[in-house]
Parts: sequence; C-alpha cells; structure tokens
Amino acid sequence: MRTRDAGGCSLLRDEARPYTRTPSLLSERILPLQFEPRDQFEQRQKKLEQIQALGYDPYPREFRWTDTPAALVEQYSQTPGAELETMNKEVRVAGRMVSFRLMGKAGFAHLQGAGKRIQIYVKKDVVGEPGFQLFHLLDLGDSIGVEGHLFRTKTNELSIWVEKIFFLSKALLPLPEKWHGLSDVEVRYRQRYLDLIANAESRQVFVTRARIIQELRRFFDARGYIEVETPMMHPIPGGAAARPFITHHNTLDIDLYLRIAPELYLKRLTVGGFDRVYEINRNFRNEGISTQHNPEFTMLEFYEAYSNYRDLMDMNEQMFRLLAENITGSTTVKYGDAELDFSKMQRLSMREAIGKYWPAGAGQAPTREKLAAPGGAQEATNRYNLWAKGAGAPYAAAKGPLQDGQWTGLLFETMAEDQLVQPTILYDFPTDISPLSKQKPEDPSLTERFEIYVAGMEVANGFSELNDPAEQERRFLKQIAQGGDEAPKQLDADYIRALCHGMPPTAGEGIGIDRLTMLLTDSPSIRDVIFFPLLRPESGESSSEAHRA
RNA sequence: AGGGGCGUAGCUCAGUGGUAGAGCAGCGGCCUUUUAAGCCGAAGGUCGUGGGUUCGAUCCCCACCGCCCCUACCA
Repeated sequence: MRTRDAGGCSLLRDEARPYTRTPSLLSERILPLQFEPRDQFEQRQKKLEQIQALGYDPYPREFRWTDTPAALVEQYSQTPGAELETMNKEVRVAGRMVSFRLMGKAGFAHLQGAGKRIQIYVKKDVVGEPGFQLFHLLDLGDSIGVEGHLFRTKTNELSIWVEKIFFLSKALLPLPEKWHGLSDVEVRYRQRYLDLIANAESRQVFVTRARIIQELRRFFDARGYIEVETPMMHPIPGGAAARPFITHHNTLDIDLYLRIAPELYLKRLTVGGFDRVYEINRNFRNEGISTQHNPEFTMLEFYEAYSNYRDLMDMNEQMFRLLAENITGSTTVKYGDAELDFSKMQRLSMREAIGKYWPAGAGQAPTREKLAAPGGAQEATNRYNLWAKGAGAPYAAAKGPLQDGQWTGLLFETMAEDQLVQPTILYDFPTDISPLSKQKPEDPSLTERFEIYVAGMEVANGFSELNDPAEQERRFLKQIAQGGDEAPKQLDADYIRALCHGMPPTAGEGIGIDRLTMLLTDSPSIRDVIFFPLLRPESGESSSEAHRA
C-alpha cells in the first residue's frame, strides 16, 4: 500500500503515536458557549468524552490517506465485485460521516470527501471491541478515517470493508436534515459551510467559479499579460461612478476609500510600460443589494496597449466562446428558461438597439440620425414614456436635467437592456456617460466603448482608453461640476500627470466575475456564486452571546 | 426606500379562535449486507417579537424584527 505522503511517512505513524494524555474531566470538555440545538450539543460533548475515555485522542493531528472518496468512486464505479475481491485493494480514506445505519454488531455509513461519498461497512468481529465501541459513539457529521479494502455489497454498492477505524474530529452540532438537505436560503448564505456539506450543487458552483478564474488566467497569461495587484484603499475614489465605502488610516490620519474600480491604477501601469496587465480582485460599491449586486464583487480588469475597442470585441467573442466550451462543455448554455448561445455575439450600436427594440405601439422608431440630433434622445424618450405609461411598462424617469447622451443611455437602459438575452456586444456609447473613453474620430458625441450583455445583465464594459490628458481633465472637471452622489468629488491630479507622461493607445475592459459565474452555473442570484454574500448581521441572543465570549 | 411573500420541534413541513402534530435527526432498547434500514419505548415547542380584539389568540388586527422576490438605487 502506498501513502500519498510525499515525505515518506510510514503508515505506522498513526499507531506509533498513541494518545497518552490523561482523560480529562467531562467539565473540561464543555464549551462555555452554547449553541442550538442545546440537547444534541451537550450530548455530543459527552460522547466526545467517552471517545477520549476509550483512549482516542479527541483532536488528533493527522491522518495519512491513500484515496479520497471522490477518487475511489470515480475510479472503481464500474469494477465488478469479484474483480475487487481479487485485487484486494487496500485503502485508507478520510471523510465526514454523512449517513449511519447501525445494526447490532455491524453497520454501514457513508463518508463524504472531495464532494463525493463512499459507503463503509464496519463489522464488530473485524474492527474489534474498541473500534466498534468508537463506531457506536460516532454521530453524523464526525470526521473519521478508515483502513480496509474495497468490495461490493449484496446490492452491488462499492464499499470499504473496514479493518481499522480512526477518530479524527467531532461534530458537536448536527448536520442539516438528511433528505431535504439544507433549503433555508438564509442559513445557506449565513452558514455556507453547511450548504457546502449538504448541497453538492452548491459546492459545484464554487468549484466552477474557481475553474472560470483559472481559465481566464490561462487565457490572459497565454497572451503575454502580466497579473498585477493595485491598491484597494484609495485616497481619491475613481474609475467608476459609484458611492464608495469610507475608512480611516490612524497613523496618517486620513480617510481612505475602498476602491470602486482599479482602472486608474492599472492605466498608470500602462504608462509605466506594463503593456498588458490584468487584475482579478474585489471592488466595493456602497450601493444597493440585489440578485445582481453585492457591495463587494470581483472584477477582472485588463489593459492592452496598442489595441482599440474593436480588437477587444473580437477578443471577447473568442474568450466567451472558449469559456462556455471549456466550462460547460458546449457553446450553448442553459440559463433559467433561456439557451444562451456563445458561439457568436450579436453586435449593435446603442442607437441601433433603441431602434431595434422600440415597442410597436409607440409609433415610428427613432432613427439613428434622430437620436444623434440635439434634443433627439429626449424627444424619443418622451414618446416612449407616453407609450410605456399607457402600456404599464417601465418608463424612464430622469432625475434632474440630462444631456443628450444621458438621455440616450437612460432610454436604452429602460427599454432595451433586459431584452438583450443572447450574448450581445453593445457599442458606441455617448460621450456624456463615458468619461474615460476615447471619442470616435468621426463623431465626438460618441465614444469607442462597448458593453457585453447576457441574459439582460451587463457583464463587461470596455473601451479605447482616453489618453489625452487635456481632454481627460476637461471630462473630470465636468463630472465634478455636475455633482451628484456618484460623481467624483475631487480631481485625481496624479492620474492626469501620469497621462502627461504619455500613455500609449490602449484598450481596456472590466468583466464581472460574479455575473459571469452566474451565467455559466445557471445561478439566478449573485448570492449563489459568492461564498459569503453581505447580509444584515444576525441579531438576537445567539449571536450577541457568541460575541460576548 | 416602496410593494409582495414567508417565519410552527434541531431540520423539512402539516394544522386549528378552545394553549399543537408528522417524518427525519437526537436519547434508551433489539438487530452482523444496510442505503429515506427496520421494530419497540421515552423525550423534545414562549407557534419570530411586542401590543390589541376576545371569556380565551399559534390562528383575527396593528407595529416591529429577520429573510426572500419584484421595483427603486446601481457605468
């Protein structure tokens, strides 16, 4: 038998280190903190005492295993029982006990590890008296290790014939109910560890999330990008329009802002000669929470010198197709009731999209020329609103006076955004709502900017980066002058200074990793793809009790 | 922030204007190939919290708390 231990540690090691500590008094094992269900909590602490009294270390330090439950199930799922007998495959396996059927002097249990479960069979005359006493004292949720060989039961289930049993760790609190699993969404989010134990699909979502990030890294690494990390605490929040979280540094006695975007720092790196950079990390926005918004969310942002937004669009099409294929096995991905086809992306300019999705009942759809003319977007919005109010559809409500480009953006969001179910590249955003994007040479009212929409969600935002410091300064000052909650309050002079040192023509983009994960895992809520989504802290006795101690 | 929904045993859920039930988990007992194991027995609850109506409220009414959904906010 081989062990996985690279250090060549002998299998005898477990036996060579018997537990010698004098069994402690029951009272020593009792936790001062109490958790529900109280009776089971106390019961299990008593059992832990009894396990210790049998001579087992209540908190042993290691277990040398040869296979995980998942690996065995994977490897031997098709091997017939007779073959297993002749192989006499000896294994050492650790896992959490998730089912338990005791029948007098023998019993079955399932051990869960690496996301899969394997059955074990424990017989008193095989494991001996103390081993079987230990088996008796186990509860669902306990971690144990077993040593034995593979066989198949009467009902042909791959199982481990246990010769030796090792106690690894006690679950003082019970697992979620065994056949309904854990369905209370609040508990699933607050106590994600239980969700991960009880719900294989939930575990799979997070495994997939990790694979998505891995694939993205591979994609960019292969293209000569360098992964970097830039500050998350900013003296001046910038790079997006959002309200920031404020924090304070004591020694410097200054307020700092949790970043709302890494954009301005990544572009400083482009100035510094890092021509291809990406960063995958958190942004923080002090705004609402919804199925598509978590106050902290993960963004991939990348910058590529000497390219423009058209290059990025092509690259994105390729990247999304590749991701869908490598992650789900197909370019067609089920999301809710929709079948998302990532084999190609429709491309529409924002003004085209308004024309295309203009409701039939609202009269003549505005032409691109009409939308481009001064006042045209506002006029179209008014006509749309008139229809929407009659039809009971959402209408566009402007807070305060808007510029032409802002009307265009508002109209698009109101009427077209959630209709973009199939992967769509929406391009040519108004300059008025794109302060960091380069203008189109033939039409300064528009910028070389695009966003990718899938299932009505914005998942990416990219553009040819504005690298003219004079124009950038004008745009910043205009934003500040316009005011509003989300507008920057302060000019980032160092960013302008960096641009003055010369930034090559560059294209950059941000991709929302959480939303991308939602799409590729068919998750309806962003909370399903974030381990610990922000929730209101638990109130009431149990938590305050827990924090007091 | 507004609208809707939910909150009953540890878990999943029934239920009624007369102070509550099932299955699973837990506890005691029997059982050496079970898998939602089975059988016998005992236990488990401030019916989210606080007020009101009522002779009497878990149920009806009001407020609050928590979660979910929709809307709003959201580059």
